[in-house]
Amino acid sequence: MQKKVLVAMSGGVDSSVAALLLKKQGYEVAGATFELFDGCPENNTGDAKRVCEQLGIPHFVFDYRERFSKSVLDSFVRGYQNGETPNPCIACNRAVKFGAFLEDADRLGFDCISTGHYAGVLFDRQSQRFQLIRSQQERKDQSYVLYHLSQKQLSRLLLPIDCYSKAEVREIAARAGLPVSSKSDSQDICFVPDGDYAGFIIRYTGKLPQEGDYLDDSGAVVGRHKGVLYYTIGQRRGLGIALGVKRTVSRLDPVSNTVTLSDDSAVYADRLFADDLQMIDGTAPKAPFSCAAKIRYAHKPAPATVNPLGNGAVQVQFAQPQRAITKGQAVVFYEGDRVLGGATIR
RNA sequence: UGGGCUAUCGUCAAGCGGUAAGACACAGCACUUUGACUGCUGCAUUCGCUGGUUCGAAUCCAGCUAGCCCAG
Repeated sequence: MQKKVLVAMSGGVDSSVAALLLKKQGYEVAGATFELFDGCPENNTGDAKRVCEQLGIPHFVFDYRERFSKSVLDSFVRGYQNGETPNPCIACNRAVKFGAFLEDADRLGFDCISTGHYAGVLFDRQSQRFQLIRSQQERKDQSYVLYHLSQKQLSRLLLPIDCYSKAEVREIAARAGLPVSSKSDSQDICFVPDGDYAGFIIRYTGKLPQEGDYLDDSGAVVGRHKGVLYYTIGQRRGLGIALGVKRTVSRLDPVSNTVTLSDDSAVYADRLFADDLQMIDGTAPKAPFSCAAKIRYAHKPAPATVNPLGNGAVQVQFAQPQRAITKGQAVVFYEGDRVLGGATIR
């Protein structure tokens, strides 16, 4: 009997090709597109629908607005207001793609789900565990945003595009005549298509940001900032202040409503604390372990030791100082090409 | 009100008679399934104003205007 797969289709090239490949591989495939927020770009749903028509597979639209709002938008906004820099894509993956969507796929009788992520899933016979593997396409690797996947989720997940490069994926789409083959793959936060996330937060909360003081290392006031939510640790551009030398945001304090500007060297640290630890193999580590840790999406994993502190908290000690460790971002642990797990930086 | 000093891009700032450095800020693009980082490009036909000297002035001279300092 054919396995039934429901593909999360954003209307982009990657997920479209995922559906195409699975169909070629003999699965019984259907596509699903999510409605995540009001004013969702209609053309994405339309594109996904057209691709499904062309592939001759059913297409569903799921309304996840409430879930998205509660689990992604709220925490995104709250994070920024607290001087943190959340990663909404990870929150969305956890709550929507591998949460609500997987449940709905279950309910509809699908055996598996699939997405257009560049990463790999393997089953290791020896440990009887599923493994999450870094993409073979190093430049496109998205395993970072999947570190939270559980054994159960991995057991149901198919990631068919990982053996192809982006160029090959586009070529496959073009050869199949998919209408999305040349769609741009650069995206900002999906719910902030113009990139103005601060403007989004203002609209969402209905509150204007509070201007405040820029401080130097000694705590002296050197200027005015537009509001803490406009800044993130390590930021150098867009500060709107001319001090004669380039300055870097080194501290955000939402309580005193101050932003501290320092020399770039001040923003390097060799240690971080994180919580909400998620391990791919599903077991909580009891002893410290070595790994390569990645502190943001585009960070090169750096050698580190992870010390479990209990209750899902960890301390990560790097061999070398890392630039701009930022609260709200995820730290993800790798051993070679394998993702061990990750946590949220505090 | 006398005396002195200073006026060059949004900010700081080179320039000292030969046809406007640089830094910071800013903008655009690239990169990117988060924010950042990073890279590239752009950014004073004009030097407070008005005249004068000169082949030629931001650079010299005069007047005016503004700011600062000292004296009162």
